[in-house]
This record gives sequence, structure tokens and C-alpha cells, in this order.
Amino acid sequence: MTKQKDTIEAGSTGRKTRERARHRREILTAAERVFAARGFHATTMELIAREAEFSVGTLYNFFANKDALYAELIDTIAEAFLSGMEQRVLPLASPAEALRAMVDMRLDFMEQHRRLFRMVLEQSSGARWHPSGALPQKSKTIFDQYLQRLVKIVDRGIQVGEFDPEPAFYQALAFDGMVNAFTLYWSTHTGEGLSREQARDTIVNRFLKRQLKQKTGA
Amino acid sequence: MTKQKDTIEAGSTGRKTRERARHRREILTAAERVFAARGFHATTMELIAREAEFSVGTLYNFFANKDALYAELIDTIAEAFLSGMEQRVLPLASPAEALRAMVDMRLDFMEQHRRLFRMVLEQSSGARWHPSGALPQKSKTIFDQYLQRLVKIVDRGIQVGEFDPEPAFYQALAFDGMVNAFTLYWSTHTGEGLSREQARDTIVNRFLKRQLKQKTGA
Amino acid sequence: MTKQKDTIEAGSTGRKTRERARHRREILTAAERVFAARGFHATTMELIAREAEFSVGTLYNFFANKDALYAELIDTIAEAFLSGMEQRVLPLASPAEALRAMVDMRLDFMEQHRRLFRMVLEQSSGARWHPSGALPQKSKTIFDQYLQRLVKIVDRGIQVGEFDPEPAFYQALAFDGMVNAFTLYWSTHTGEGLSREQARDTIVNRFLKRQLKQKTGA
Amino acid sequence: MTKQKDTIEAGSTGRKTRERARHRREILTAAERVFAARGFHATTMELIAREAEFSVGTLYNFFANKDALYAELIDTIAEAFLSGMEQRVLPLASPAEALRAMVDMRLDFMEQHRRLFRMVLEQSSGARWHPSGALPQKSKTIFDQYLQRLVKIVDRGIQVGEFDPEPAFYQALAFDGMVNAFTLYWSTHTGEGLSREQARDTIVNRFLKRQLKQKTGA
DNA sequence: AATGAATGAGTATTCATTCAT
DNA sequence: TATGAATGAATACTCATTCAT
Repeated sequence: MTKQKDTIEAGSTGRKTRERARHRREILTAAERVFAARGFHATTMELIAREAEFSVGTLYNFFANKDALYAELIDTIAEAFLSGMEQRVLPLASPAEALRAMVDMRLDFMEQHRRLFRMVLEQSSGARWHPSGALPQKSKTIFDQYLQRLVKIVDRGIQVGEFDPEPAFYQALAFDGMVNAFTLYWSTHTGEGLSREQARDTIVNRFLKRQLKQKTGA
Repeated sequence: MTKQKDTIEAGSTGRKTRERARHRREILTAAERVFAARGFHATTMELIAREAEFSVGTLYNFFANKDALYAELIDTIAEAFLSGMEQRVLPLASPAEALRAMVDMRLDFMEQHRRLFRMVLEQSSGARWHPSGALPQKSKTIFDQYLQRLVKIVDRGIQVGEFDPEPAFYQALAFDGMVNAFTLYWSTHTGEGLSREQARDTIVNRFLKRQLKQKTGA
Repeated sequence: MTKQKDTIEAGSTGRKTRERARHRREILTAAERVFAARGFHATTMELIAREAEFSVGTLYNFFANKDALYAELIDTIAEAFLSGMEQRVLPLASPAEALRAMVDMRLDFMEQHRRLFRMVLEQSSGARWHPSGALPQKSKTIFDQYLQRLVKIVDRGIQVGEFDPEPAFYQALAFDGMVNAFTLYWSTHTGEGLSREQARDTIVNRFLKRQLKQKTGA
Repeated sequence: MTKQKDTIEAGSTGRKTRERARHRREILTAAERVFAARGFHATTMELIAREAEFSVGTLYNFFANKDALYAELIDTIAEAFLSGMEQRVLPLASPAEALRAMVDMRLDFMEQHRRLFRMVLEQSSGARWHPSGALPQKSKTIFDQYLQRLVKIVDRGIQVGEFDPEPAFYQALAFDGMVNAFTLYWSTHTGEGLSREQARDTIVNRFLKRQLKQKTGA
């Protein structure tokens, strides 16, 4: 219907298309700010629109409804998280190092997404009675994937003798719980004398066999 | 229910007073059921009233508003939790035993209050953007008290040489995180092959100096 | 829960109950005025509320939603119509007289309900794409009942030799159509020189065997 | 579709003009399909645009607004109806035959336009509270013209002694009402055992002087 | 001419809260 | 005290219309 199609067209993706994608992203980040600041229910489409400097109607041109917008937001972040894990954590050879990197990444993520991250946390750890049923779809799977990868790291740690030979899944869960605790505490008490290094050590040390002891024990 | 006035009324608190207290409790437990089943926002005063077999108006005779009702509910549970801790956990001489008891108590509590407990968890670990501002009042203090007592237990554990000599607060936080993880996972996957004993061991073992190692190291 | 039940109570129905019923009726008549003046879509709950001198919320205490309110309104009128038919039309011995009474009743009804009646007309004659699906429930059945009764009248007319021996259902449909035409025309051109008597005769005469002719033919 | 400018352009109206007219028609027929399927309110400009395979913007290049589009659609059909009447009905010498042809034409029309025709019916018989005021402009006049022509037919019928000497306008109105009734019933119950011939006879016979009676009377 | 993204006024509906009885 | 009818502010969502490209 427009005819100028067979023209260059190659990698261009079209200005329109690109602009649309950018607007979509703008809305999402605006939404993150508002959701983060006020939580799901207290966030109105009106507020998001204002923050994004678009009209309400436009929001609905991009997202079917508030739930969908929220779900996509969470999913986006969850995916970014998983991909970060893939890049920063999984490549590490030493399981202990991997866990350290994991803690770091989680804390970094928390700093970036602050309060919204809390929503993800609560989401992914299984809050059932969410607004309109269980909302974000991918993020659940993503939590599972995250957990499975933790399990693999722990498993490896057990095999190479770095970690205790207790059930890996339990240890993974424990690890996640600890990280959550620090992350949440941090997000609430913003730093307040809590040392990132100490936190990381406290967590990871919980999993190490105590070589020093063995040595001193000898 | 209203007419018998001219009776003795001698007893300590007076029937009236006692009855009022009972109604208050009835409303609270009804509210717990509804909140647990539907979450905060989806729970209407109307629903609570129906469940409690009172009228909405009566609810407002007992509680200033929905938030106050919710806060009191959470606080009540939080207090019960704290007092349970005082009885089942603190008296134990061995720090390790105390932590074990703590895990048990948390899991028991979770079984009693199921989903509502999740709300407490999320609450107490610091959710800021709750419905109308930061709601439960006491429960925050209570979370702090709970944490402080954990710190004391850990401190003692360090002193008697049962735990590693890392900062007690960090360890306490880590402990809480682990328990949360198992508790939440449990509440979501209801048991699902997760062994309470194994969970307890996984958690508490994270804090013990490894005697076995010392021994084998010898 | 209130105890004063076993008191007189007899036919009273309770002031509260009676008042509630009155309010319900007030809302319905207010709604009729607004619907009649503006049609279904252009009528807002806000407008009805204002007209009824209640708040919007109160409307929803009586009717589940706009559709339900509309449906009940139509149904109420439809029922009144049917019961009017039962009283004013069916008892008449002569089929021709019955039809005359029927025309009169329809015109009266139209005068009472004016434009809303148009909605009923369009409804009952089968408008399918109504706002939210097929709304009024009873009124459909009522249109059918109305038609069936017309059929019976015509049947009787045929048997007693007053009407032509053509299929009664067709004649009934034809009758209804004629009445509609006059009713609608009337409701639009408000009387405008159109004589009620002439209308009635024009309609009913369409069904009579022409005695005059027979006589003159003799 | 846009580039071939420098061509002869000689032809009577110019390709451009002709093309524009064609697009206009395409939009109108697309609109008819959608309006017919969903009614006025449930039909969005977006839907019409999609059905017509144009953009919303283009719709507005052809029609000032939704109402105008709708009005023109109705008017178009009304005009087609009137012109059909001119060709198929008015030329007939016998008034009774003309009425028969009229019934046939109406039923044919109904089959072509189905549900939309219902809208015309309701429109033309005078619905006042249409969407935004009284919409279709010509169609009203057209209804009047149609009625006037019916009056003339009836008048002639009276003069030649075929019809009863009752006021022609009343008879015309009655005729229209009957046809409507059958048409609507048909459009709802799609045929359902209703015979087109019987319908036609039932209607037209209502207007004939009963020759048979005269004969049998003799 | 054609496009379709952006707009924002308009509306149904919910629900915490009040208050007369 | 208990009741529950009345209130109305708050909010998600729709869709006709505009206008820059």
C-alpha cells in the first residue's frame, strides 16, 4: 500500500520503526521509575504517562493494559538479569568465584533498579496473589533458570571439593536467600555502614570448606 | 447480647470489655483469612465484614480504617512470633540448637499463617511502598528486635567457638535470608519433596565450624 | 444479630425495606427519563444519578451495572405492558374490539413512555446488536407472548367469521406492524393532525370482512 | 497508484477523480459490513479502516467524521432504495400490483443489506436520539418521499376502486408498518418457515376490496 | 493522498469511609 | 453499639480525531 518498499530497506529497519521502539523503551523506563516509587497499585496509567511525557492513550497504543505493561517491564529486567548472569557469572571457573560474582551482580542490579527490584524479588520468589492473577510470565521461568544455574555452580563446587557435600539445591536456595536478605536490607537501609565486601564474604564463606582450619588443624 | 446490663459486672474486666475484646479478635482472624486468600488490595472491608459476620460499620468501630486493621493484624502476628521466639528459642543454651529451633519455629509459623505470613515477610523485610505509606508500626520494631536477638545468639555462638568469628550482624542477616528462602519456597511449593530436616541442617550447618574437618584434618 | 425480630413484624415489611424499594423505583424512573431523552449510549450513569438525586455509587448498590439497570427498566415496562394487555385487551369478547383496545393501549403506552417505548419497540422487534449482547431477557419472551396472544385473538376472529381466513400468525404480525407504524409516527410527529380514531379504524378495518359489501352485494 | 501523472487524462472525469470515487465506494461498502456486523457504537473507525484496507487518516480524507460516514452510508442505501422503487414499483399500472412489487422489493433489499437495513428502518421511521443528534439527512426526506409515493399508489387504488376509500395516508402508513414487521421478523428469524408469498398476500390483501365476498354475497 | 502515532476527553465501575437510625 | 445505605473520589481503558511525515 506504500510502494516504496523495494528500495534500499536493507538494515535500515525504518526510522518509524526505530522511533516506535524508542518510545516503547521510554515508556518502560518511565514506568519503572513510577512503579518503583509507588508500587503496583498506587501507580496509575496517568502517572506513567506523565512521567513518560506521553498521553495515556499512547500508553495503550504500546501495551494492551496496565498488567501487560507491568509484566513486560518485569520480564525485561528479569531477562537482563539472566543475560548478565550468563556473562558475568557462568564463565568463571571457580565456583566460589562464581558465587562472589553472583553476589556482586545482584547488588549492582539492586542499585540500578532499586525498589523495582524488590518487586521482582517478591514476584519471582513466588507471590501468588498478584493483582490480576500471576502476571509476569517469563520472569517465573527465569527465576527457575536462575535457580538451576545456581544449583549447577554449587554442584561443581561440591565436586571440586570447594563446597560441602550437602544437597546442591538446598545450598542454592540458601545462597539465594542470603543474597536476598542483604539486597533487601541494603535497598532499605541504603548502605548504612553495611560493607559490600563483608556481605559478599559472609555469604560465600558460608559455603566454603574451611581450608585454614584444616591447615591449622594439622 | 445488649440488654443484660444490671448484672453483677464484678469480674475483673467486665463482660462488656471482654466481649468487645472477643469481637475484636474475631474480626482480626476473619481479616487474616481474607487477606491471606486475596492479598491486601483485593480484600475489601465488605468482604472482611461478611467473613466476620459483622457489618462494615462495626469494623470501623473497632479499627480506624483498613490500614489500621491490617497493621494491627500484622502486628498481632509479629508479636505472637516474637513471644514464641522468647519461649522456644531464646532459652536454649546451645547457639546452634537455638538456630535450629528458630528454623523450626519459622516453618511452623509459616504453616499456620501460610500466605499471610508471606505478607509479613515482605513487610518486615522492608517493603516501603505499602498500600498507604509504611503500614505496620510495631512489626518493624519487631523485625529489628528479632534481628537483634539473632545477633545475640550468633554472638554467643562465636564466643563459645561454635560459629565462625565473622561479624554477627552479617551472619544474623544471612541466617534470616536463608530461612526466608526456605519458608517462601515452602509456602509456594508446599513441601514438594523439600525435607524440613534437610532444610534445617543446610541452614544451620552454614554457621558451624566444621568439626569433622578439624577431626579429619587432625 | 439484631434480636428485635420476633416483634410485631407481620405485614410491615420494614420501613427500611420499603424505603429501599422506593429508592429503587426512583432510580428506575429517573433512568427512564434519561434513557428516553438520550438513548442508551449517550446516557451516563452520572446523568442518571444526577436525575435520580443519588450518587453514582448508590446506583451500583441497586444495580450491578448499566446494562442491568437498562435491562431491568425495559423488562419492567414490558411486564407492565403485558399485564395491561391481560386486563384491557384479552377479556374482550369480540376479536375486533380486542384489536381496537390493543391499538388504544399501545398508543396510551406510547404516550406514557414516549421515546423509551421506541427502544422497547426496536428491542422487541429483534435488534440483535445491542450494546452488550442481547440485553433485556424477559422482554424478548414478552414480545413472543404478546405475539402469541395476538395470534389467539386473530384465530378467534377467524373462527367467529369476523376476520379473513388467512394464516393467523401472518395477520398478527401484520397487525403489530401497523400499530408500530402509527405509534412510531406518532411519537415522532406528536399527533400532528393524525387522528387516533382514524388510526385505530384504519388498522382494525384491515382485518374485518366487509359486511357493508356483503350487504350491498346482496 | 500515485505516480502516473503525465498521462492523457482526457477521459470524461479523469482517472484521479474516478479513482477517488472508487475508494469512496470501497470505504462505504467496508463500513456497511462493519456497521452491519456490530452496530453503530461498536464500530470503530479503526475497524472500518482495516476492513477497507485503508488507514484511519484516509477515512478522514473522504468523510468529515464517523457520523458523516454513517449518514452517507445510510443515505446511499436510501437513495438506491428510492431509485429501485422508481424502476420496479411506480411503473406498474395496477395499484395492487404496485404494492406487491413494493413488498418484494423491500424483502429483496432486506436480503441484500440484512442488518444494516434494520438500522435504516429504525432510522427512517424516525429515531431521534441517534448517536450525535439526528444523523442521516437525506434519508429522512427519502422516507417522506417513499411515503408520499405510497400515498399516491393508494390514492390511485382508491380511485380505481381497488382499495377501500379510507384516508390514503393512513393506509400508506399501515402498509409500511406491515412490510416492516415482516421484514424485521424475517431478518431476525431468517426465513424460518415464513413464506414470502404468503407475507405478500397477507399484506396486500389487507387493502383489497373483497371481490370474493361480493360474489359469494350474490 | 495516504499513513498511523499521538492525543485526551469521556465513562463505567470500585470501594473506603461516613452517618442517620 | 451495630447497622448498611449513601457517598464520591479515584482509575483503567476506549476511540474519534488530528497532524507531521
